[in-house]
Amino acid sequence: MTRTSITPSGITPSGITPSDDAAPAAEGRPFSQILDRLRGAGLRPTRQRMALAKLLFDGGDRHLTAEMLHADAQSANVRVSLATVYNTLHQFHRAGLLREIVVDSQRTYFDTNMSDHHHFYFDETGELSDIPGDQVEVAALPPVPDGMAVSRVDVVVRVRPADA
Amino acid sequence: MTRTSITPSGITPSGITPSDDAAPAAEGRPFSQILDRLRGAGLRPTRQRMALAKLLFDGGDRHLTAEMLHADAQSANVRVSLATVYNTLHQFHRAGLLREIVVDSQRTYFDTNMSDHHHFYFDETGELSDIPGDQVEVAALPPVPDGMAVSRVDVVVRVRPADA
DNA sequence: CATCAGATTAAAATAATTCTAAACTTGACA
DNA sequence: TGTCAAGTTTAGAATTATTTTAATCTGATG
Ligand SMILES: [Mn+2]
Ligand SMILES: [Mn+2]
Ligand SMILES: [Zn+2]
Ligand SMILES: [Zn+2]
Repeated sequence: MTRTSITPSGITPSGITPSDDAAPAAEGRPFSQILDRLRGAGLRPTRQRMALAKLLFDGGDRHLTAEMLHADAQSANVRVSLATVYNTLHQFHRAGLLREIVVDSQRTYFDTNMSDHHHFYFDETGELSDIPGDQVEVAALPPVPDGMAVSRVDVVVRVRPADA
Repeated sequence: MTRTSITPSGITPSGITPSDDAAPAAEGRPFSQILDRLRGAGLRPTRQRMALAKLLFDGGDRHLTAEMLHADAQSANVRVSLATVYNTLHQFHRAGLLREIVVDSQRTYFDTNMSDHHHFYFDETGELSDIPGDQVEVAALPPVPDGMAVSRVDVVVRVRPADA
């Protein structure tokens, strides 16, 4: 067994953080940031991508499914088809703006928090909460199979209501 | 942050191990073991449950989906409907004979290895391989949210073909 | 402004899984 | 050993999340 301490989540985004500037995330933010993010990712800033990016990145760290984001959009009077929401989430993911989290074999969650971190998963409610990367230590790992490279180490702490 | 070292996989089976006796797993095994396992789990030993249990537990540790087990059954000339395979897998799971692993949000894997352990996941092929529990150390964990109890800690090491 | 590659979308298709309801089995027990 | 209720199996329909299709738009560029 090798004592290599492997960092969770191999690929890190290009140093971009959701709200990188002074003021705390407010409502009517300038579009320029989001615009730059999309451009930086090589994605055309279309009406729906801009709106979805705003919903995704303007309000701190979020864990959500396509359906959730779609509902969010409707509430915000943003007209986007569910297909576009799926497309956009996958594009953002490929572009390194979102993480995909596997905790439930029935739905796919996306995470706007791109920093190294892990998760608590509340089985009952289907909610996720972050565990900062420095609060978990995957100390030892066996040698990775030959010819393979670790793309990521995911730690999921499944919790449920404590009972008697 | 609490320094509680939490053991992965909370609930452990009743000390039963797949091949608990001397001889290495062979083909034409006595049914008695399987029969006892089902009885012990409070499940009626029906023809299909016996056959599926044999396929599942007679050949060492396995990670499989319902479709895979169904295919296995067909190959072995065991006639079982896919619905029964699903039912059986869930029943075995509830009875503590199988583990459910979440690594792919599109299919559900079941694991015949009930010991404390973690997994390598080969994204390309969808294959899983075990990492013995004592070869991973989840050293530190933040305090579990109030009123919650850890039901399990899953570590998934995602690997892919090493490239240039 | 014309052009067109790329984007959006309604609707159909797919895939994994669950449900339904009818037709069997199993395990008592007389 | 025959009977029967409870538990099981199954074909097929239904459900759900997601992807695909193909037609229609729209953003960028000259
Ligand atoms: Mn995906
Ligand atoms: Mn299940
Ligand atoms: Zn997260
Ligand atoms: Zn395993």
